[in-house]
Amino acid sequence: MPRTRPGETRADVYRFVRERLVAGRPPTLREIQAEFGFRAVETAREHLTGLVTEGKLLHEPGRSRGYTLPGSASTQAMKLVPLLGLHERLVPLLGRVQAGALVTAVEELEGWIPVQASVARGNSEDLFALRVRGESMTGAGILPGDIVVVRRGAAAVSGEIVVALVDDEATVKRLRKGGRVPRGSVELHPENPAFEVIVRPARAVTLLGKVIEVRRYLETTQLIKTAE
Amino acid sequence: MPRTRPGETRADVYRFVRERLVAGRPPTLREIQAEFGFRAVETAREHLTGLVTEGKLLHEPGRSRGYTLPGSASTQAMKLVPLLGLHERLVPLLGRVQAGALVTAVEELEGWIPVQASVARGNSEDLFALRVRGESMTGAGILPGDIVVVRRGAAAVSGEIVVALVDDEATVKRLRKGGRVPRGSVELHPENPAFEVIVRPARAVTLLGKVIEVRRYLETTQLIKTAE
DNA sequence: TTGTATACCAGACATATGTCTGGTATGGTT
DNA sequence: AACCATACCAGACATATGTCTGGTATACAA
Repeated sequence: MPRTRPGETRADVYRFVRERLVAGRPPTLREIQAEFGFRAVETAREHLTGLVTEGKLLHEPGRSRGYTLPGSASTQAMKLVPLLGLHERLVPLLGRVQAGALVTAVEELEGWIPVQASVARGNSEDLFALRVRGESMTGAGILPGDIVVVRRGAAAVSGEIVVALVDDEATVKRLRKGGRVPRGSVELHPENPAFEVIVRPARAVTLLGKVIEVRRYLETTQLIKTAE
Repeated sequence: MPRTRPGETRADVYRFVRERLVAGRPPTLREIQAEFGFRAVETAREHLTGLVTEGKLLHEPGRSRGYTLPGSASTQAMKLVPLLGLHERLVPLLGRVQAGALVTAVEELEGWIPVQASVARGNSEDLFALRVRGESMTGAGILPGDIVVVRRGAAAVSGEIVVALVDDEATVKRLRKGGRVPRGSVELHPENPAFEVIVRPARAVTLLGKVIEVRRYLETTQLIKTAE
């Protein structure tokens, strides 16, 4: 009978396998065997099948390293939203936003910013980040160098802070429309008396999205470079 | 010669492999072959070896699914905190900071904030987050409701923004010491003309740490409750 | 005591998977 | 034209890896 108590080793095996899976390197049966000093591969396999019946793992028979975490991206061939943490999504930090072709501007990728998953709810492909230039929004606590996370194409309400494309240039401003603003035009208000309100016909302004998060790093940090 | 241009297919292969690796499910050569419709396994392998020589992938010869991303956790048997992503650490958001006993104040836990791992370099246990109250730092772009991430006990240099304990109350201010400031005392400067500079003997002020990140959520977000 | 489920062991086996040898076709360069 | 590097193809091969059969020992329950 068991040299160890029922379930004891199993829990350790589970921890080990999960750790490896999260780290992106699924273990083989023989790796598990070696890790725990089993003299037989079968022991490792029995633990895994046990974990499968407990619902803690999924199994794709016959495939190498075929045990995965249920519900994780590895289960399905989910193309998007690769398994990062449970709590994070990466959104691209775009260095420069060009006229119209925001999609193609991805080539100007500076890096990736981790955003809380609950913030990125829904389609995280609709998010991107921008580094703020200029001091036009200091009154709203948005300083040069800050990073704003933007939900693309979000229906912006008057009074919200948006990223807008005006004269082929992306700018962060507070949107005003409707109300006192003449029909058919929009106003983009800076939060700094040294700057002037931009008034344009609505169709001369492309709203790229609205700012949902502002972030500032006071120490130099390393950008995340890879992680499509 | 190539049916496609040099490097074209290769870039796609790289994207695919990286996607799979990040998703925690390393592909086999034959899976890559199938994905791209290669008639020969060798084609897939050549692309991968090419990517290895380009430094974009690492390879462990002989092992199944033995291609990994350089520098990622999967390379080493890094003991990552399970269920966290490669890029994030969770730091506690403390609701209230009490005199002296910051450690015990963890009971006042509001939730957890994901912080970029490179920011939390070193011991991430030295980090905590606070929600800012009051408008004393609006000039530095820190508004009420903002969340500041603090490195505890960090040696703060004059001019940096710190969290200090004064009269049993935690406050966020810009630190001034040395220079014109009399020896043995420190000044805590607000960044708002409506507030006054706090001047105290150095030993009446406990520096809890320095602010390394400022964050603001413009939409309501759900706090992370458990940090597993 | 008897039985049963669990943990472990030993070895064989089939298939999944990486690796090798050798060859063809085409864009670009000299 | 001759040459070269790249992309691709075909098939064989060796190893890595999951699976199966059969067996032993111990805790726990009936």
